Amino acid sequence: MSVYVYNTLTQQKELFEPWAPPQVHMYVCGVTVYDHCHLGHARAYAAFDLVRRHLEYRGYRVTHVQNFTDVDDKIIARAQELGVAHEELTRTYEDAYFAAMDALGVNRAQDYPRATQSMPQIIAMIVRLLDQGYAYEVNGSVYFSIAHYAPYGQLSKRDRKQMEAGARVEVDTHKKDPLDFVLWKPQKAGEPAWDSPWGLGRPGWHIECSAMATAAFGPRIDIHAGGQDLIFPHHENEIAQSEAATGQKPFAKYWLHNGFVTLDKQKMSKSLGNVFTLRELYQRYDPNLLRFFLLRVHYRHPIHFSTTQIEEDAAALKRLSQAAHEFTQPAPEAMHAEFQAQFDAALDDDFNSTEAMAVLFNACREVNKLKKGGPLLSKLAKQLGLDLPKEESTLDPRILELLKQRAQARAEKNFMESDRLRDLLKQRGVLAKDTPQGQKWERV
RNA sequence: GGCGACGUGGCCGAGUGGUUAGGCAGAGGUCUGCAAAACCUUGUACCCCAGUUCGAACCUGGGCGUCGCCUCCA
Repeated sequence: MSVYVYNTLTQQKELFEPWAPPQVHMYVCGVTVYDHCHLGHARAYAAFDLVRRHLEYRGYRVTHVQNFTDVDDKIIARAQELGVAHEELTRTYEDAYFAAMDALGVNRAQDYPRATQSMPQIIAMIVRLLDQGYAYEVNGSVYFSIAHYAPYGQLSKRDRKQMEAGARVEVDTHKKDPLDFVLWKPQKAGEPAWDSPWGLGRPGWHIECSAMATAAFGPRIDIHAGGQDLIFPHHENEIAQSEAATGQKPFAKYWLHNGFVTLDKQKMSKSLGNVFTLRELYQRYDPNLLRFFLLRVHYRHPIHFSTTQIEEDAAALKRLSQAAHEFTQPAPEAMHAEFQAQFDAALDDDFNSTEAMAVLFNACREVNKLKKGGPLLSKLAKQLGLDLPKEESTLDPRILELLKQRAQARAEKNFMESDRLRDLLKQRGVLAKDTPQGQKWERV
């Protein structure tokens, strides 16, 4: 009944105990809206969608807030390149984000704060950091001084000295320490800018999440989530800023990080150029199938993209769907309870969707044996946010006529004719199957 | 170099100190006019070397290999 979550901060699974149950405050780092989402984004948001679904299933009231980073170097560069206003560019990709994630079955967050709409909170936090001596200003830039924040490195388990030893040459000579990071950047010609006590400029990347998360939830949140690539420096910096500014810790009680999608063993990322956008993938694969593909692997482990794997998954998903719709009577109560309990236990254990799917397939075998229990399969799948789609009953009337003729031929034991019709149907994408319950069909 | 993750049967992929993961593919069988689907049976897996242990693929140490972060990145 208790949920255990792996916490990056402590590097172990912990009993999940939010600050004020049943309320759960969950902040998920969102996308920078300058391009279409790819499979890696889908992985992250499908994973944390499952986290949220399961916590809600367990009776928690989850408030999910997820930001859009809508001002940064890439956005500005892209907008200039395309000759459009940055607001127009970000709006386009926000819409694209929602379209892609809605299709994947990712539930929408309660709120999507944007950096450009959070300037007062961002500036207020920077002012606080300056007042308290955690930050310093140089020529319109404000930097966070990690020398003043002792626990720096707690999340990523980095030692400051080693980082400094390995640090690359810093071009920014205004910094007192190469590891200091920028809170506020002065405007360069042609860039969007906001007024601040340090002149026109815009916020650094890390500060926006700290400001928006604390604006939404106060100084201490329950869950903070994002990709493993955000552990350092982004989340490390968020912790430093937030705890320094609010004086309260921990900023987040549980830090959750998803693993990457890889392609040919390499991380799928824009900078490597080896990404598949969801837009492309949806033309070839049902988003529901892609969700299945993504949840097949535990969220913290890497998932290797391959089309052959997705096609194998399609076969597996079809098997579940067929059983779910073939045997519409409910499962015996004891069986239902048994599988449900195993399924829930799998998800309680750090959202182990892989294990949960194993339970689902075991249940499927039982359903096929007993010839009842289809609703159980649909119910468990739904808990993962998956549909077990039924073949559409809308068939071309001419195809229906052929099926009818074939059934007739079989009844008359005219097998030459029935086989001919089966071939004909196959050419038209319909597989005729003879079962003890009569002729059935499916699309191929 | 620092930190982190991983190395499981043909492929993918969970997990556990001694008992079946699961999926896909394969083989045999039941059913069927033949197929298909489904079901049953089947594979005796855990990178290498030491150590702890009555017992290790699972714990410890070492090695080899792969990947990620250390710069923007889900």
